[in-house]
Amino acid sequence: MGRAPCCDKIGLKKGPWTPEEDEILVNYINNNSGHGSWRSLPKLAGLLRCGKSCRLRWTNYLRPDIKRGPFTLHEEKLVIQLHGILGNRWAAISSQLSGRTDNEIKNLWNTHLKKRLIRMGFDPQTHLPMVYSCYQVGKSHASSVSTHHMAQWESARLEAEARQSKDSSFFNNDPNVSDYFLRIWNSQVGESFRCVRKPDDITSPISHGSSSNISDSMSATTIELANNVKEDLKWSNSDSESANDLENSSDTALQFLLDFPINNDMSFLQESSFTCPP
DNA sequence: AAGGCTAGCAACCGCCTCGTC
DNA sequence: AGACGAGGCGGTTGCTAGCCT
Repeated sequence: MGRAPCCDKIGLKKGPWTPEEDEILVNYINNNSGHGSWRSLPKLAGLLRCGKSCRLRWTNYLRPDIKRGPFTLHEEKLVIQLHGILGNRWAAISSQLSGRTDNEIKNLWNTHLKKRLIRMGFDPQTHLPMVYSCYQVGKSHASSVSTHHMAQWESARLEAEARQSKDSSFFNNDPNVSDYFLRIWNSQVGESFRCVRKPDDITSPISHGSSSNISDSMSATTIELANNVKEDLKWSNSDSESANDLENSSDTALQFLLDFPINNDMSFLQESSFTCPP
């Protein structure tokens, strides 16, 4: 038994939207102070489209607050940094780039940024040098990609907390807070991670048992993993014949992931300056 | 000029989560 | 508690424009 279709597809139009269809959709939403139920919208608006298609067209193209045009260097940098923390969670990433849709960012990543990282010798999933990334697969306690991102996220948070504690401004919501990471942590992106922790127990290990994919991917050792990412790297590098080189490149990757507010130099991502590691 | 190839992007598909009953 | 529907999300597909031979 197959899954029931989201809508009756008989007689519905597919493919690119025409300007007339766009106009009908925009007018309907404007005249009704919102889209209401997406499922019933096509019939009410007089469109031969399914509700999903209407929603997608609106959110990805017709919404008035959408920013068109090429991505700026700053936006590309932000996408890479956030991807390093969040992985392929495009919606969460797009929430940090005003006017950019998840679809747009996903396309940017798949067509540009992923290839650049690969050419630079970085694994686009883990953001670590390819050599280290391959090594991780073979390790007995190798974590899943999502767990790895969680570990990086947690590690970055802990480091940010440490930085903030020096200024005695722990976890404040001041928009002028100096630490860039904590601003993200206090934003919608951080919210998706905080939700898997007990809200009244900031310092406790990450809670278990939630039904979400995120929490499913988090083993009991996740927090330890997060606290020991650097030590883990050094441990793995100690087995390598080119330990020094590997350690340096791994530290560079970590620096890129964890200290991105400090190092604003994106020149290494420019097409002309690629140098693949041997 | 024409055909093939590739990159970029819009749109679709199916799964997942959440809210409601 | 579980079934169901709606919306959201990420992966994938397919069309098109531009480039190359």
